[in-house]
This record gives sequence, structure tokens and C-alpha cells, in this order.
Amino acid sequence: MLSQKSTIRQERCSRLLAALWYCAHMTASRTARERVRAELTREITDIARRRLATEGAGGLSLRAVAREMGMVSSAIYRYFPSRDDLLTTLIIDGYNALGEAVEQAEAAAPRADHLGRWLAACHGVRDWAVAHPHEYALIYGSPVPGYQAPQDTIPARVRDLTVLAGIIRDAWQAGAVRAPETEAPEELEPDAAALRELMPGVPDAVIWRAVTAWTAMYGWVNFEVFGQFDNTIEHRRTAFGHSMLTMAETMGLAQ
Amino acid sequence: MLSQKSTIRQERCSRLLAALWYCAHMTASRTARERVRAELTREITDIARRRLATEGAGGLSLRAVAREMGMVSSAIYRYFPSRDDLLTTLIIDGYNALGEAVEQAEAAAPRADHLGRWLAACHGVRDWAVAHPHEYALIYGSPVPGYQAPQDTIPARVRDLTVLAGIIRDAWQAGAVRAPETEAPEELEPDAAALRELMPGVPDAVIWRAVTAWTAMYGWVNFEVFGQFDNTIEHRRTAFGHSMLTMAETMGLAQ
DNA sequence: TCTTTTGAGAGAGCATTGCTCTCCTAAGTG
DNA sequence: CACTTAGGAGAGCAATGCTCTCTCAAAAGA
Repeated sequence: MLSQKSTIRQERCSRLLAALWYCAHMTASRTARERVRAELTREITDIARRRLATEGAGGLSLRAVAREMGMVSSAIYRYFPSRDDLLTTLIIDGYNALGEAVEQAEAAAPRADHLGRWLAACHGVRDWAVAHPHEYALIYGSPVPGYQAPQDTIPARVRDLTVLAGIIRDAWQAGAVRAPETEAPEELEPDAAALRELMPGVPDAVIWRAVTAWTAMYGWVNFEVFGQFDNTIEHRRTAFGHSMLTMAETMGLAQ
Repeated sequence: MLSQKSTIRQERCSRLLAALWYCAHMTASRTARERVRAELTREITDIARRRLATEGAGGLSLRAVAREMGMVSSAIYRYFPSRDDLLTTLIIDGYNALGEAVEQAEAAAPRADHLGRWLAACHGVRDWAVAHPHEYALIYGSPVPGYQAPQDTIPARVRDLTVLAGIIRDAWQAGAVRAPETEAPEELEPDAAALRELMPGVPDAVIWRAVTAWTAMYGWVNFEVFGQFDNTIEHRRTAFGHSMLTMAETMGLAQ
């Protein structure tokens, strides 16, 4: 009994050492094995993403992915410890894809045209969401599994928010924002801290209007992607643009 | 072979006749059997709703409900032909519960205080959603199963929208709405038809602002319920109220 | 009151899922 | 060249949705 325990501990210890050694040399040596592993990992996520786009998050099954790869299902677990980990990877990828779409859309507008940048960013979000409804549902819909680890997703999920903050910051510094007459309740003063860092110098009243516009935009996109506008609104892109123009006015973005 | 087929057809025919007879007499006779059936159906949905509240939509299993009822799983199928049908029932119930919460919240405000009615309705939605996050996710989150039948849900899902439309209609008739300067694009003219019926006399420009406010409200609630505000905004009810006040201003609702 | 119909629970069974084992081979390492 | 180890194969476990058949008691009809 004791010797068995000792053996186990020894084994675990040697594994730990091996893992440490592996970590220390990982960056230096790009062995063929590591390359094929990275390649297979990418192939798994690609297939999973494709299946996600057709079946939806609920229908994504590890076994189906394995089958499509010509692998046996247990082999997948060498690459992803669980189905939720695969989903988390897909979520992070989704955040990055959306963030990139927004960044590119916004970057296409002239820097001084703050209203144009806002509208471009909004359409960037909407167009991507409409084109990738299931991926969008994964990142901005109801949380699917028990609960995905939010820690890993933080760096990727703020990319779109950063774009908005940049627009508001630039517009404010350029004097292109009319400050609202009404102030935000003092109670909210500490809550704006994180946002204040993204938009230095911008008064809280403007920040809160930006938050309102932000949630309004995602509210619209949610409604549209999740089918709430079916059989009601046909010209959705136009209606969305008009709605976002209204929100620009609410934010005090000068025409 | 032929006789077997004929027997089957005969059997099916007699079943059909029995079903027709049953339908014809259903309303008149409330037998004990029907009462216990209704009672058990209600018990199933109650347990399902409770499990939904703790496990979420993904973790709702027919077998678990059956186990909790002391039934064998196959017996559940006498009451609901599939898991999706149970979910659809829950969705309709959710729409009705939310609709009722909104109606009650809005009814508590003085009729002439249109801004107060708007804010009350908004808080009605938010408070219910925060109190029943999984049910809210079921009705306003990403569509969970393959696709639920939207036809059955239509009567229940417009209750909240009707409340909003009533506020705007009353406010407009009372002259308490400032019409916006900018008009909506003509392209959207046909899309407002359904909404125009709910708010007779209200100009399209105001209707579209109401839609924007509506989506903004649900956008905020989505963000809050789905955890997008975690570790950022603490005083969420206050922030939500301020945001909805901003949207009232956007709609032109006079203070 | 007695026979017949029928609604509905029990139980076995099927295909599928996520995940965990143990084996075993071939690629990479000293 | 010996040997370590990453990783694929396959069986297996528990759970799921759903479909059968069997059976019995309650309701209906005479």
C-alpha cells in the first residue's frame, strides 16, 4: 500500500518535472510533433466551428467532430480535455472575429468623421452577427454550458468596447460631443471607473450615454439575430442604421 | 399481409372516430380522468420550471422530471410528445409571466404620468428578468433547440410590446411627445405597418424611436442577465433606470 | 350490474452523447 | 540503438431522448 502510494507520488513527480522541462523548452524547439499537434488542434476547431454554424451550439458533439476527422472519439480528448473547453476556445475565437470585424469596419471611416465611425462600427457588429448567427449566439446569447470560464475571454471580449471608447474619446477631444443636460446619479460614480480609463477626460454623463448606446446596439442585434423581428421588419439594415443614428443623437454626437 | 394492413387501417380509423367523439364531448364532460390529467400536466411543467431555474435550459431532462415525479420516463410522453414540446410550453408560460409582470408594474403608475409608466414598465421587465434569469434566457436568449414553433408563442409574446405601445399612444394623444426633427427613411414605411396598428395616429418617426427604446431596454437586460456587466457595473438597477430615462428623452417623452 | 373500451404507467430497448479507462504503436530523444 | 512518450484505438459506463410492447384499472356503455 505504502510502496504503491510512493510509486504513484514518484511517477507524478517525474511527470511534473517532464512538464516543466517541456515548458522551458517549448518556445525554442518547434518539433514536427508539436507542429502536427497544432495543425490537428486547428483542424478540430475548424470542423467544430463549421458544425456550430450549421447545427448550433446545442448540436455540437465531440463525437461528430471526431467522426468527421476520421478519428475515434477518445482521441479528441488528447487535444481538448472536455466539450466545454472546445466551446470556450470557440467563444474566444468568436470574440476575436467579431472584434476584428468591428475594428476593420471602423478603421475604414475618416478619423474626423466621428458619426461615420460610430455608424461603421455598429454596422460592423451587425453585419458580422447576421453572417455568423450561431457564433454570435455563442458569445452574446444565453450562456450555454454549466458556465464557461470568463477569465480567459476577457482580453478578447473588450475589443469592440475599445473601438467605441476610442470614437467617443476622439469626438469629445475634438469638441464634437454635446454634453447632456442631465447628470448621472452620484451613486453610479464608482461604477464608471473602468470605463473612465478607456475614455480619459470624458465626463461621466457622456460615458453613461455611450453605455446606453452600446447596449441599445447589441439589443437590436440580439433581436434581429434571434428572430424577434421576423415577419415584422423587412429592411433591417436600414432600420438598424436609422436606430443607430438616433442613438448617436442621444450620445450628443454632432451631425 | 393484406389482411394485416387492412386491420391496421381499420384500427386507425376507429381510433380517429374515437378521437373525434372525444373532441366533440370534451368541453361538456369534465371527467375525473381529465382533471387528474390536467393536474399531472401542471405538475410536470411546475417541476420542469423549477429544474429550469436551477439547471438552465440545457440541463432540463425529461427523465429527471419523471424521476422527481416518481414516474417512469416513458410515462411523461403521455403528456408531452417530446422534450421540445415541454420547452415550448415553458416558453409560452415565460412570455405570459413576463407580460403579466410588465402589465402590473405599468398599471401601478398614474395614467397621466407617461414617463413614470415607461420607467415602471422597464423596471417591470428588468426585475422579472433578474429574478428569473433562466426563464428569461429561454424566451429572449438564443433559441435553444433545433427551432421552437413560433406560431404558438405569438399571442403571448406581444403582451409587453402592447404595454409600450399603449404608453406611447396615450402620451402622443396627450401631446406629451416631442416629435423628432429627423424623419425615418421612406424605405421603412411598410415595415412600420404592424406597429402603426398598435399606435394609431402616432407618426412613424415616433414609432421608430419607440422601437429603438424598446430594443435598448432589452439590450440592457440581456447584458445584465447574461453577465456582461459582471465586475463592471455594481448599481445595476440605478444605472438601468438612468439609461431608460435617457431613452425616454430620446423618444421625446416630456419630463 | 356486467362487459368492453381506453387512458396511461411499467419496463425493456435503441441510438446517441460526454468521458474514462487500458492497451499498443510509432515517432522523437538521449 | 535503446527507450521514453505522445497519442490513436477500442471497450466501457452512465446518462439522455424516444419508441416499443405489455398490462391494468378506471371510465363508458349495455
